Amino acid sequence: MLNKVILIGRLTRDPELRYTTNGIAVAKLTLAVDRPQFSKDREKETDFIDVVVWQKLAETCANNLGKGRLVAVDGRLQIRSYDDNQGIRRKAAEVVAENIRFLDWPKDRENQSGSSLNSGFASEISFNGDDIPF
Amino acid sequence: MLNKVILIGRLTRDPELRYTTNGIAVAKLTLAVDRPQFSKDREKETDFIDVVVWQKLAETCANNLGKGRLVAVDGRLQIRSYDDNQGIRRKAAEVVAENIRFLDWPKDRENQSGSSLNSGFASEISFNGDDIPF
Amino acid sequence: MLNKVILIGRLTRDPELRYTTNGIAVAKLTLAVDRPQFSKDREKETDFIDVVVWQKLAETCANNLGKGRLVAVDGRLQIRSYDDNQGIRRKAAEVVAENIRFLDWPKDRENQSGSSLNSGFASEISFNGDDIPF
Amino acid sequence: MLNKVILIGRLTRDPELRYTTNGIAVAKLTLAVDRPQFSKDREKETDFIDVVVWQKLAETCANNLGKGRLVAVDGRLQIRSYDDNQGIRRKAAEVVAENIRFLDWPKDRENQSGSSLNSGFASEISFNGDDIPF
DNA sequence: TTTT
DNA sequence: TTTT
Repeated sequence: MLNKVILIGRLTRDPELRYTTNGIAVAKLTLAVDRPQFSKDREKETDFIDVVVWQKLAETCANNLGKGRLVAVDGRLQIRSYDDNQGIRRKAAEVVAENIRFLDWPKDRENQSGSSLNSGFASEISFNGDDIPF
Repeated sequence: MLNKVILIGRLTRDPELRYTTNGIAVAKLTLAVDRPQFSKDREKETDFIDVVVWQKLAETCANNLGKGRLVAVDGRLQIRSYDDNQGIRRKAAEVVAENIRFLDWPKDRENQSGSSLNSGFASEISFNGDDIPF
Repeated sequence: MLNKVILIGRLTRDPELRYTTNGIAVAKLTLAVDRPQFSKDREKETDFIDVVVWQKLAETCANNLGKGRLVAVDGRLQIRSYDDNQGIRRKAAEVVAENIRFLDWPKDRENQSGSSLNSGFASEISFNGDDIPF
Repeated sequence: MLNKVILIGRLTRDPELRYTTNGIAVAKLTLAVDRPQFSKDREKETDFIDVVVWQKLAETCANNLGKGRLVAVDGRLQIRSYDDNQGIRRKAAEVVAENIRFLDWPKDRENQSGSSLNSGFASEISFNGDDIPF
């Protein structure tokens, strides 16, 4: 009825882009999201969260993101059941992204100039091609 | 770094309450969360999402919730890896609840009186025993 | 860059439906959202939050919601500056709704039958007329 | 009953730190949050959102944040009514922060070394001093 | 100005 | 399997 997920984390690897048989782009990301650390002597814990991105946003991610990049994802949590290649029933949890924001900038670009960093920082990408006047 | 989940759905079964060896209460719920249905002829799809609740909130859920009840959960998405009893490596996804709100009221109570329904509706339960003045 | 608001509360009055000069429907709601009460002897505090709804969702709200109804709103926080009719500069904060879910059912319908309550409860309304296959 | 706000934006000025008569620290920030831009020829729109931070988190913000810094805020939307110094009744909307995450790092530190940037990036600050084992 |  |  309501299912909202908002994450900030870093990609553990480059996005993996594929196309469905209908030609729809779909990308898979994995985000490393550190848990809040309540005491410094406890070891750091991290959730590795799979994210699925569709259509134009998938291609934008594949073209612009890479391992280590910091992003904000907003989407919904989806639970799928499937049989793996050994016939074992498994459940997969993934966040279906509606929007992704880029929160840092790749290292080599950063070195080019200060101003490009500012202009591109935290750029906005919308999943819906809405054209709504507000 | 940021990990927020907000769900509204119905319990698929009564909460399951246990205690850790340290005596900490922990309850497990499963929520049925219907996906938005974009066309009426497509069949309804539902995500069944595991929710973990700790401490006093776990006991309040066990004492007050049952199968079919509508709740709002806010928490964070946690991914655990473990080996099942056949030694197969599995990943479990669960939402660790920080707050749970009760959005309806059990059937038998509903029949008792209108006022009891009103007073209990959408009651608020806080995980943190904060005492902060704002 | 990211601006998400999720509210559950009750309408303080019937929705107010208007149309822009371009014929676009826009409805205004006010939600009473009780703050968590950390001690019972402190008096209850409530935020009265203005919500703006556009297009088809506006009309659905106007046709189906009324004073006292419990809803979940997800949207974004918008701050507008304007001069009131005495020329005093004011700031208005309102949540622009992207989705609204109905969490209870009007009193008179509730009395009609138990099953209609169940089928209609927590119904889903989507702002975007997306037709996306996942 | 539920009131969640999540924002990513930049400080429009340095945090303003004060203390209540009881000695409780409170900081005020204003965040510039750009709205999604659906077409490039439409001019950029920005919401300027007031954020209130309490206690230890207020002091950490005052000590570590400044104008232009990028942060993620999670909290709740609070509406206050008050009379201004000319006796005009006004409403103030502000987000009461529960957590703030720093998503970039001040310019001068950035120039010092690459590693200091990495270690401090997207650091985590928790409002609640919880010590909960999960 | 306010809901339950 | 993992990011900084």
